[in-house]
Amino acid sequence: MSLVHAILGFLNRQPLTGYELKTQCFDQSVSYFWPADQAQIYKTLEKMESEQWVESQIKFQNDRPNRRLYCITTGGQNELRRWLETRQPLHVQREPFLVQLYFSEDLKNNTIIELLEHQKILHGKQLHGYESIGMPAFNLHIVPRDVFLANRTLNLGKRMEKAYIEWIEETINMTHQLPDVEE
Amino acid sequence: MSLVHAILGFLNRQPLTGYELKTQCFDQSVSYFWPADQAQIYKTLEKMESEQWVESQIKFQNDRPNRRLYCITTGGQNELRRWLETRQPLHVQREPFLVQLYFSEDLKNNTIIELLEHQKILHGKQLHGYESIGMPAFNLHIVPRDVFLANRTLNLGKRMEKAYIEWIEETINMTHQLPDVEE
DNA sequence: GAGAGCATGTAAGAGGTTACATGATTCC
DNA sequence: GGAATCATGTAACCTCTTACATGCTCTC
Repeated sequence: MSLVHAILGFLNRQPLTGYELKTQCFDQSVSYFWPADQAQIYKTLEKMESEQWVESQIKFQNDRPNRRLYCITTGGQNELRRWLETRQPLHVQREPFLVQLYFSEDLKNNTIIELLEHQKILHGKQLHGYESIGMPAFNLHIVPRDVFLANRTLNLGKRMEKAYIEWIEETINMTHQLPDVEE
Repeated sequence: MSLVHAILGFLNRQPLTGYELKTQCFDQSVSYFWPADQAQIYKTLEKMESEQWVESQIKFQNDRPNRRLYCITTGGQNELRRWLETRQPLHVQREPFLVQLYFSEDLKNNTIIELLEHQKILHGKQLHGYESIGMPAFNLHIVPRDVFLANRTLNLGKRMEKAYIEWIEETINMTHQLPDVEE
């Protein structure tokens, strides 16, 4: 399960609380290929502690709620390493918009085009979001490994969005040429 | 929920049993953007019947198990139409391989490359599977709408796989040039 | 005074996966 | 004799989402 291993990956860099994992780790970096819900992070941390991959201690605070700080254990590091070296099978992807399009034969061309235009806007926003993440150009021979890898994951996100948008545009053009349904 | 609407889409063309939906509809056409599990199809059909979107009757057979044939109702047709005309939000996509890559900074270059090569094989097979689905060239002005739409969904699948594979190749090349971790 | 930030947690439910059970027939 | 096909269904389980609850502090 990737959530477990993403958490292990973050905790392998430094001890963190559930709150920090949510707001500073997941939401800021991996959310576009592995979004994580707050409730699930807390639940998963509990499960991971029972498996002894992490340990937690409470940091008391007077003016704010106490924090429960999680550290990775050696067991957790071994598990992370094992998983990182394991070949991943293809992940099942689902795309509701394609379900919609596939069954849209009775919709009018303009309705189909309007739905395609809407998807184009959404994917455009997504792409724009990726492009606004400042990733400076780097020299391959001196770039830190983690920066390189973060850059590569973001690059895939951008490519997929661009390919999707191109496909939408092509599909819109083709739909314009399609004989319409009768009223 | 797209499974419900995919089933409505199929039943809108003709009455079908759960078994036929699984083996002749989902597995043969939409599985690459909406795979459906047998157990879930049966569960969902039950739920859809309680919502009165479909009706079922049992067809008795002597030599084989009886069949429960489902028909779409007018309520089901209205729901399908409503959904088909509704703008879909972006669907959350998760990609375990990117989680893996993102945290692979301590792996040796060769290990990372080996994992990338494996993904390339998997995506190559996927692409090959799409390409082996015979979709003849068609004339936009006379093509049946359902054929056009099926063709377009498949086209997106191919594009995404091609873009993914290109990204893998580029990433492999770059990783070759990356200074390695120390042993 | 309202709302945002800090921080953890619970509860309920939706959706999907895996595995198993039945039992006749057909094919190798 | 063993496996595949036909056909439906149940049960347990996993993952993820949504909504809610607490209560203090700081800022506008």
